Amino acid sequence: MWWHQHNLCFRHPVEEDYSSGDLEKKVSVAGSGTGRGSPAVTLVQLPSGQTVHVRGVIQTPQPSVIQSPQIQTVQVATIAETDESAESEDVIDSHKRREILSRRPSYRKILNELSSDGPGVPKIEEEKSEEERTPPHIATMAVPTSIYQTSTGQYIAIAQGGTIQISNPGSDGVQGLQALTMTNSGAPPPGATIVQYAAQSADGTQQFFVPGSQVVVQDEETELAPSHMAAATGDMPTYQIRAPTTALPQGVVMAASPGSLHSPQQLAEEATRKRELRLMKNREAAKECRRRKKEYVKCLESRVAVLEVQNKKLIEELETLKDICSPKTD
DNA sequence: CCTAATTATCGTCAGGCACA
DNA sequence: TGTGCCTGACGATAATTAGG
Repeated sequence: MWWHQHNLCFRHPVEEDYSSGDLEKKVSVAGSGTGRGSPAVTLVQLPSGQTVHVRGVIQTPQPSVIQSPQIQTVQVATIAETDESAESEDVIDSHKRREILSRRPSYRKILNELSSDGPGVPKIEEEKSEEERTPPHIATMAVPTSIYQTSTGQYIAIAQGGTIQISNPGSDGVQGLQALTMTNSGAPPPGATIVQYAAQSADGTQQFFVPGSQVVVQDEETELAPSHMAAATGDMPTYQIRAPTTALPQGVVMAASPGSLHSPQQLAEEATRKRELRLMKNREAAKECRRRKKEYVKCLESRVAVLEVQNKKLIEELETLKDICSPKTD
């Protein structure tokens, strides 16, 4: 349940975590007991039977998810529009819309700004969440030193001794495990296990990098197998361990240096490689962006749910004050 | 059960923005 | 100014849902 992860997206009197979907429609205030003078803790009963502790009702203005005045107002309006005003989208010129939307700050920026308001607001980190990093079925593997996930969803575990295990997420547990041993890996220096992965490229190969600046290339077309190839054969995909001339940074493709390119064909190949690299990076960026957007929207939804609770309490308190200030006289 | 409609997900492109 | 990153938009495809 995402509530478990995102209930602290903003600073708010709600201090108990709750796990219920569609809260904005289901939250109700079942308890009362608003205290005057001291911030009393009020129990808010959720339809699921869970309770939420709301401390006080009248408080200092809450730091809103919508912070900087204009830009983010547009943002919420955009989100709210998506369901109900599809017609208006047809009316709006796409270029104008693009201009408006392009001025929106990034989700990470918005949430990180929020995080500066209080310690309860988590920042959106670059790294993946815990559950993404450690898939359940990997736990059955033989104590790997490092586990990585490729952009295609495969899990790669570098075990002690240089054994690389590859797990397909679609398969059950060890069934999807593929193991290969680096013949020339040697013992990596402690703490230096770095794997860089790459998406499947257009030529059907999948690459990732292992310690020692070596490159493991998955080849689905069973292309040439060098002498240092260390992969399995048969139905399983083959892997090659190649030694690039230089330690590549985040670059993925072992491209020849521009100076060594001569023929137009080589230039075209280089351009193709660059394009593939760019597409791969953008693919990953888009995934990450969508993940952040989901997180951001969930924070907004939880904000709505909490504000609804707060609004109900304020209405209740207003009614109470009305009764006190204007008692009925018979 | 089948089919159409709706929703979700993904890859790609384009444009803005920050930074060296 | 070039480069890389971020993100909205768009189209394609898969998955899910509703209706007959």
